[in-house]
Amino acid sequence: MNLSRQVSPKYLELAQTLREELDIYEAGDYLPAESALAERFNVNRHTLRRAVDELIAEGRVLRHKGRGTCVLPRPIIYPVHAASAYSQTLEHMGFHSRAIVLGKRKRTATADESQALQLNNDEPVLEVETLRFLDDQPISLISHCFAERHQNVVHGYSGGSMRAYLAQRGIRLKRVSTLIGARTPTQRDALRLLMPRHTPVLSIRTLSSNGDGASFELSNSITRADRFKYHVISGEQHDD
Amino acid sequence: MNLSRQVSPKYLELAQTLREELDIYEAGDYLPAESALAERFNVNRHTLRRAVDELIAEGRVLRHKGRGTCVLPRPIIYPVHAASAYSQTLEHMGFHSRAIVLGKRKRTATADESQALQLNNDEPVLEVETLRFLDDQPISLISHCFAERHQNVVHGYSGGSMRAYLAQRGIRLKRVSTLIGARTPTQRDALRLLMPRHTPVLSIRTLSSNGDGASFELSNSITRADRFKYHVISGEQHDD
DNA sequence: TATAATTTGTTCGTATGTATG
DNA sequence: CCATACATACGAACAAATTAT
Repeated sequence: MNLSRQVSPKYLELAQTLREELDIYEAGDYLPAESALAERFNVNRHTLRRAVDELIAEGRVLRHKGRGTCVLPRPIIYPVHAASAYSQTLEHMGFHSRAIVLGKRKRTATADESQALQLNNDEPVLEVETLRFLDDQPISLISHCFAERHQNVVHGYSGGSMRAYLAQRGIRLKRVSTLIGARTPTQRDALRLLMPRHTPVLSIRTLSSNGDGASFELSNSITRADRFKYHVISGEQHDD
Repeated sequence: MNLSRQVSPKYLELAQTLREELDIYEAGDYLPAESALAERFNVNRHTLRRAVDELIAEGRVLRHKGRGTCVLPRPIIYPVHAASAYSQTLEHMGFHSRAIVLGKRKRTATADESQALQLNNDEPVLEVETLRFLDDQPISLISHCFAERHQNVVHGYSGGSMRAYLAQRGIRLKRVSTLIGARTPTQRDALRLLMPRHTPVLSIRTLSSNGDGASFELSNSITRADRFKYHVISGEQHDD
C-alpha cells in the first residue's frame, strides 16, 4: 500500500519535525518522554528513538537513562590562541574558565611516556586528570603526566591553571612539541564531557620541558571540536 | 534469568568480537550477510545490526543496501610536520604523495576572505581546489584562495606542491596564522575522500603572506583524522 | 529510608520495503 | 523476474537508572 508515497523514511521526517520544535525549548530542558512523543506522532517508540538518534548525532540533544532527553545549548566556537595561556586568553575574552581535578594516581609508564619523559628504568608516572569547564560547560579532559621523581612539585595542585601552579613553584614549562589529531570520544569521554559520541573531539598531545631543556610534562587532552578551534599564531613554514 | 551476568550489553560484546575478526578480512571484502551472522551468534538481526553500527561509527566497515557490508582499509597514521613542507616530509618518510587539481574558479569573496586577504572593494577571489593522495589513497581536500590580482601567478599550476610552485615564481609563502578544528565531513567531502561520514576530519585554515608581509593565500583544507596527525615542533607557550 | 512510578536501554519477534546482481 | 541483502517499521517484554512518593 503506502499511499502517502513518502520520499524519505518516517524517522527522518520526524527528525526534521523535532529539529524545528527544538526552538521551543531552552538549553537544559527535557523533551517529553519517548512514549509520549511516540504516541503524539503515532509512531512506534523505535521509530521515535531512531529520529532522536539523528538529533543526538547532530549534537542537539543528549539522552540520560532514567531521566530523559535534554536539549543542549547551541554550539559556540571559542578560538584558543596557542601563543598564550589557555585560561588567561579565555578570561580575557569574557568567558568564565575553571578546572577541577578528577583524580591523581601513580602508575607504570607506557613505552611512549617513558621515552618522551626520559624516565629512569621502570620509573612510574604520576597522572593528574583534570576536567576543564568554560561557562560551566565541560569542554576538555586533560591528563597531565609527570615522572614520579617530580611528584612533590605537583602534590598540592587542586585545580586552576596547571601552568600557573608550576610557575609559582619556579618551573616554567616550555612546549617542545604538539601533536594534534581528532577522533570520536569514547563512551567514558562522552560521559565526562556531557557530549554525544558522534561529535568529534580534538586530541592534543603536548610535551613540555622545564626551562633547562629536560622533558617535564606530557599532557594528553581532548576538547570538544564543536566548541573549540585551536589557533596557532605565526610559526614555522609548511605546506597547505 | 540471564545467568551469564553480562556486564556490558550483548551488542557491545558482539561488536568487540566482530572487531577482532576483522583481521581475517582484506580491505574490500564483504562480511557475511546480517542474517547469517545473526544466526551464527544466536542473536536477533537487530542486535547484530546494532553491533555493526559500532564498527560503522569507528569507520571500520561500510554498509551498502542490497550489496552487503564491506571492510574498509585499516587506517595508518601519518604524522605531518608543520615545520616543513607537506609533500617533502612525506616523501622523505617513504610515502608516495601526489595532488591533483579538481577545479579552478573565480568567485565573489566572503567577508572572512575579504578581510583576511586584504582585498580591494568587491575584488573576487581565485579558488583552486586540490585533492591530495597518499599512497594513492585520497587523504585531504584543499581549497587555496588568492586575490584576483594574483591570478597570473597561479595560472599555470596543475598539481603537486602549491608552495613549491609559487617558490619557483619568486613567492615564498610564510604562514601567518593557522586555525585547527575538527568536524565530520559533508556528504560531498566524504565522497571525494572515499571515507565514511562518521569519521572526523581535521579542518585547517591557514593564512600565509608573501615575504613582504602582505597576505597572499588563504587555504582551507580538510584531512582524514583517522590517517593523520598534525605535528607542531616547538613553538609558543600555552596552557594545558 | 524504602518502594513505586517513570523513563531510557536492550533484546527478541515479525513483517514489509527497496536496492543489487 | 527472482533471490539476496540491507532498510524501515510495528509490537512486546524486561532491565537499569532516576525520580517521586
